[in-house]
This record gives sequence, structure tokens and C-alpha cells, in this order.
Amino acid sequence: MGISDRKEREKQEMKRLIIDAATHMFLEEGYEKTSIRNIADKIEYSPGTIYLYYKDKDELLHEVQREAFRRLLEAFEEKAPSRNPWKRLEQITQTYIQFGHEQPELYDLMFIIRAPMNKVEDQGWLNGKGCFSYLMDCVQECVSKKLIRFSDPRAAALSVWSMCHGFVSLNIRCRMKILEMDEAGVEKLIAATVQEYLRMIKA
Amino acid sequence: MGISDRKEREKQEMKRLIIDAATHMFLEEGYEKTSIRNIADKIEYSPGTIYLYYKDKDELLHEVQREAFRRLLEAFEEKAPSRNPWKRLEQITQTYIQFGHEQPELYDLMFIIRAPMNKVEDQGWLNGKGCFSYLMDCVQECVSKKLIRFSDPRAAALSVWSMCHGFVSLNIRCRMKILEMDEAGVEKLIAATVQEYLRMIKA
DNA sequence: CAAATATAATGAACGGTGTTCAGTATTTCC
DNA sequence: GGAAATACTGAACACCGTTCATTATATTTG
Repeated sequence: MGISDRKEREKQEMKRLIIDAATHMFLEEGYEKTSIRNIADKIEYSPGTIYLYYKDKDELLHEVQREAFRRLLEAFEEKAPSRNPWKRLEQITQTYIQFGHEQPELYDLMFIIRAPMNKVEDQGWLNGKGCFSYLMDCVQECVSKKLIRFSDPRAAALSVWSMCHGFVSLNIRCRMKILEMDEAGVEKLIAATVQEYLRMIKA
Repeated sequence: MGISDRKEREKQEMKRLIIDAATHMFLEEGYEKTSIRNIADKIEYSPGTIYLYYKDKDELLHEVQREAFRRLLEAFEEKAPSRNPWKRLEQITQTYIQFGHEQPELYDLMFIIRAPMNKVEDQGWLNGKGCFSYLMDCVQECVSKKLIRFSDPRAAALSVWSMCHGFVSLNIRCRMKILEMDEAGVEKLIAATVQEYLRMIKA
């Protein structure tokens, strides 16, 4: 049936229209400050219409999260391609921190926002798992080749992730103002400190 | 003038009444979920009254932050008293992480929440600086006595803080569900990984 | 083709939010 | 006791996410 095919296609196009607007506005203004009404205005539909395509605002969030994690994974694949696992680990940390600083609102909704994380199995976090696996595989290889002072790869991955997330999240939530340095200085210090960290965990 | 003294005293008592209720409810339900109307209900005043004592909800937040940082500092002084700077560093990290896990809503409003951090100079963050100084002094001493593999104490403090904050914030925002471990297992892993981290930065 | 049905979109309404302010009640002062 | 100052109220404003009866459009049927 051609009609139901077209209907399905139109439905998908509508979902795209909504999610593209949402992504754009989340990136621009952040998740909290973006209202369903604003999104509806932007795409020139009534607020109620959005609920015909997405259950609630959380579902929009999950969809955007899914794409954001895909973007991060792509960034890893592009900017952390080294075959040398130690080199790759350096590239991963750098890429992660750069990603966070360049797209703070996106980083926010991926890693900081209070969100129903019920469905880790869910699609929304499948890409998230992909990102974590990229790191996990890397440190796994580092452990195997004794390039890193860890024996448990899970602990190693957690350590690297927490360190990087610590830097990024403290910085984008302005807690590093406590250091009383200018923005550029802080980012330099972060870059230097992550290098220092890597030096210390290097076997 | 006795009357204006009493007036001033009553004003302070009213501020205390409000801030105590606010603190209690922020701790219980979190900052976002606590409304001015809820607080007003609790203390049996009208919503408008709260605005006679505090400019806006942010000012309540800052006040609660101030007390929260005092609490954290007290926790440091109580649970991280060792004269040995390395030992003290271990105690500080442990205390910090325990604080975050035991009072996630308080931790949230101190370190995670989007909040106007305009006034780092302000009272709200003076206690925050006290907390950071407690760590800073400690690592400073570690650097002096060559107990730590850092030369720049600021980088050392930032590293330790970011690592601990990374653990706590990823955990209380449920991002560690990606590890597919139970809650207790995660906390064990965190404790082990922070130990591992300390072992690696130890000179 | 027209009528009946199914689908899609609307926008008012509900209960919530932070915040303001004209009006009222209370207290202090003369 | 009456005037002035202070304290408090609660309705109102402009938002929010979400629901749903109603309306408009598109498809299917006779």
C-alpha cells in the first residue's frame, strides 16, 4: 500500500522536523530553558502536535542524547584513530575534553542533566555504551600490553572517564572560578593536568 | 533602642526559619523540586513573605550553599585531621566522596547545579574556598615534602578534586549504570579506583 | 462524486512554577 | 487614640509540561 508508506514516511519526516528543532534549541539554550511551546513555535505547529510524535519531553531528550553519543563516538573515530593504544588513549581524553568544552549544552544533557536513566538497555544509551566501549577497549589493550599502571581495565576506564568528566563538568558549571583564573588559563591548566595524569598512569 | 534590636532579631529569626525549611526541603527533594510555595506552606506563611527576606530563589540557594560548604569543611576537619599530609590527602578524598554519596542533593546544589556563580567573592563561596584551601594546603605540603608526583600544587589539587568530583557526580547522576553493576558494587569500585589513583600519584 | 470514516492538528484548560504588588492587618510612635 | 510605619497577604502575571474535546483534513467506502 503506497499511501501507508507515504504516511509512515511523513511521520518520520515530522519526527525529524521536531527532533532537529529540539536539538538545535537544546544546543543553543540548553534543555531546561527550551520549552515544548518554543519548539512548537519554531516548527510552526501547536504544542499539542509534538505529543502526537513524542510521548513527553524526556523522550525528546533521549532521542537527542542518542544522536549526541553518536556524534561523540564519531569524534573518537575521527580524532582518536591511532593503532597505538597509549597514543589512542591520549587522543581519546583530548577529544572528550574538547567535545565537552565546544558543546557544553550537549555535554550537559549527555552527562550532567538529571534524566531518567531507567533504560540503559534502551537505544538512547546504546550509543553511550559505544563511547564507553571505545575507551574500554583502548585501556583493555593498554593493560594487555602493560602500557598502563592498572591491572583492572574497568577501574582504568572508570578512572580516565571520571577524571575527564570531572574537569569538564566542574568547568562548564563554573566551579573552577574558585581558581580565580581567566577562562583560557583554566583550559590550559586542565590540558596540562590531564597530561600530567596520563604521565602518572603510564607504566 | 530596644525595639529596633528586637526587630532585627525577629528578622534574623525569620530568615533562619525560612532557610532551615529550605535546607531541609532541598536536602529531601532537591533544589528544583522544592518550590517557594512549598517552603511557604511548610513555615505557614504566604509565598510573598519569603521575598521580604530573600531576593529570589537563587539567594536561598546561595545561603544553603554557604552552610553546605561549612558542613563539608567541618567534615574535613573532623575526618581528615592527620598531621601527615599524605595520610590527610587520603582522608580528604574519602571524606569528600562519602559526603557526596551520603548527601547527594546537597552535593548537587554545591557542585552540579546550574547556578549564578557570579559572586565567587561572595559569602556563598567563601566557605567553598575554605574547602578548596583545605585540599590545596594539603597537596602544597605534599609537594614540599615530595610525597606526591606533582610539582605544581594547583595542578595537583585540581587533579584530585576533578577525580573525586567525577566519581561522585557520574554516580549520583546515574551515568555509572553503563557499568551494569549494582549500587554497592559501584561504590566499592569507586573506592578501589580512588585508592589506585592515589597510589599512582604517590611519589 | 458524495458521504462516512479515519487521521491529524489545534488550542483551551489543568495544575504547577518564580515573582510582583496593591491592598490589608498589625505594630510603633507621637 | 490617631497617624505613620512596618509586616504580611494572596491575587495576578507570564511562564512551564501535559491532556483532550473539538475541528480540520485526508482517505475509504457506497
